[in-house]
Amino acid sequence: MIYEDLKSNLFITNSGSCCRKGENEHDGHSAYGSRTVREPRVVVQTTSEIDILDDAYRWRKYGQKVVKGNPNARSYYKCTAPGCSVRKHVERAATNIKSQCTGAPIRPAAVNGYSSALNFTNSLYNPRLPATGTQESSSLDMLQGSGLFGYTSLGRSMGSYGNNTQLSDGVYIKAKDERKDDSFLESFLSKN
DNA sequence: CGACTTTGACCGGCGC
DNA sequence: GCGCCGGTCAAAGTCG
Repeated sequence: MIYEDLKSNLFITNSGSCCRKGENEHDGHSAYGSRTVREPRVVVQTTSEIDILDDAYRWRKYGQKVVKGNPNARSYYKCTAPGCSVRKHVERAATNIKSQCTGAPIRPAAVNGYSSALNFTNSLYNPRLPATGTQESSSLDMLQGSGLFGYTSLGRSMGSYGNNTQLSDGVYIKAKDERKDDSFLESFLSKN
């Protein structure tokens, strides 16, 4: 059961990762020399077997990298939905080498910019956007029904952001300790 | 043929 | 200044 796997093995990190300071690189598209982007983005760490679950968005893989501390490659995805510039990183938890793929349903609308991030708890699994075709949107219902992430408490959990705040059933919200994320998280907290 | 994945190269940031 | 590292680009390949 995929959903059981998710329930027990899924990690989500909300991270504005790396680099770019100041300039607003909307859509992250840029010429050489300014590739790194600092935007709120989703980082998913999981041990489950499916890399991209149905989240009603289409994700295009634009890179893969082996990072230190994790023998498993991290994959980089962009949302390909119209007007959606969200990116997410998906990595297998280092503790589960056997899984070839990882997965987590992330809703770009929920993280598409800081202001939108404030809606994180509300929109993360709510909207039924046009399905991505072959994938089964029913998974969303199941995830919602299972209360997988305990969204009502997500804001608080992120606000408290001890790294690896455990919500329930092995679900973690990790905040990468990056200085500028603090403001993000704090603003997140203050509005929740 | 369009959308997607793979993969090597490139870049900026950071620590030493 | 240099090297390492993470993140991204883009060409080539794959698939439906």
